[in-house]
Amino acid sequence: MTATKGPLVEANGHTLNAADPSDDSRDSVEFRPMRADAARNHEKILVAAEETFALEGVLVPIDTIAERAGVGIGTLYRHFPTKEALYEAIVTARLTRLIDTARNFEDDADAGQALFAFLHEFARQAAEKRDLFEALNRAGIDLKSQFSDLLEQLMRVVDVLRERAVDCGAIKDDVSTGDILALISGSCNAAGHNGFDHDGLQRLINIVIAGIRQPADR
Amino acid sequence: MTATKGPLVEANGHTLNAADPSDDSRDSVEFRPMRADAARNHEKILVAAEETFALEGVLVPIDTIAERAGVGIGTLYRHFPTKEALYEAIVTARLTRLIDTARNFEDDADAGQALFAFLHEFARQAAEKRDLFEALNRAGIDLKSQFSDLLEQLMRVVDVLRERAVDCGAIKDDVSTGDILALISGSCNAAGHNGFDHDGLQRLINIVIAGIRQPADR
DNA sequence: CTTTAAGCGGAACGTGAGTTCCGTTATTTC
DNA sequence: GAAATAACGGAACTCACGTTCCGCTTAAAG
Repeated sequence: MTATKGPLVEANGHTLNAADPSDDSRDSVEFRPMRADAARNHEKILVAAEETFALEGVLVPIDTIAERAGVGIGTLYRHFPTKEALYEAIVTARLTRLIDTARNFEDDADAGQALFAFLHEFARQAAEKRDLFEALNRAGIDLKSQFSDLLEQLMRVVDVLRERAVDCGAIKDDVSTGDILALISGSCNAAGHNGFDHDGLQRLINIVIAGIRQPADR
Repeated sequence: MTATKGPLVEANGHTLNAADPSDDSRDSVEFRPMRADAARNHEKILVAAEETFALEGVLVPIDTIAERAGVGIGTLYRHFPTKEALYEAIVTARLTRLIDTARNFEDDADAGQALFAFLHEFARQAAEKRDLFEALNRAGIDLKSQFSDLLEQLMRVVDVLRERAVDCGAIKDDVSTGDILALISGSCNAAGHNGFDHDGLQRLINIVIAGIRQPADR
């Protein structure tokens, strides 16, 4: 469930192999299967990082993750060259999942309900992995550049949901996708830092939805 | 305008004076007027901290503030024993101002408009001092304990605005003050980190307001 | 079983930020 | 003006965290 990456990992993930540049005419790059313990550790690190980042946020010391994974710091760095690389792996998986979620709503008959259901699901995912999405909006690392591709994809697919909802008269036409995403992620963050439980967050989302809804009559 | 604290500051702000405990029968504590240069520097530090925190956020190195104030680090620490103390001084002033703002809306004839106007003003103040209010919701220092008094005051006065708005039928009765504050501060944060300008933020606030409004007919 | 090297662990290093210390400077007092 | 001392400035210390290095361990190949 939590394994977002395939369980089988190839070697040379990032290791600067001391391959001499003379005989590289073989077949571009040569892949050797990872050693058993290495593959095991790779997975343990990913799992630990996912849990730890979700619970503690980006600011958590890397040692905490290594400890949780039951490996040494050196081992962690053998698998991920920097803390940021590990963080990126986790957040990329999360963003990808979120985008997939949005795509699954694209074909719903009721475009309004599709958008609203997605927003609730967005909040649910963000609340679960709270500190990661909290980090997604701010904190230290500049996400704009690091995840620009995925964020753009997210924007685009949510924009589809929004447009369809506008077309069927479910929501106002003067609300941008950026507005919606800002409000939802802002709600998640605020909820996370103010001790809101799951129901509390969904209540905030409902208020936002009420705010973008097309008034009944008109 | 930016001087929130009074310009005249007494000595012994925090300095651990080596007063012998034998002759303290005088008049509790003795205050000596601050030396002229000290008072000047105290003010310069406050001004610099206010500007720097507003612009860069809590995470800014303390040296930056000292530099901006044109004083040495040692001088800064003579006036404020820790970075947190300085930060607290600034945020306390900001929170106090915000609470005052809310109080000024308590007697408005139109309770609905009073609440909405306050929310816009809240957002305006938060956006101006962006990183401080961003910090107010998260980041490092635990505000819950540090500013619990002021936050409680804020809650209470906003709750008055809310109740009055409910009573006059302007907003729904199932929205809590915590919900409202979470949504507004969440919007400010999201706006701050997504390049929203002033109008963009006020647009978000309007969506939130629409979300808590009592539907027209009903 | 032996050999080989991939992989492991964690001590040690580098950096950046908060804080302290103390010799120097400037204000106040007499 | 000189003495006394409050205040200044910034070098240096501390501590936390990311990262590197290297001797040891262990999986894999023959």
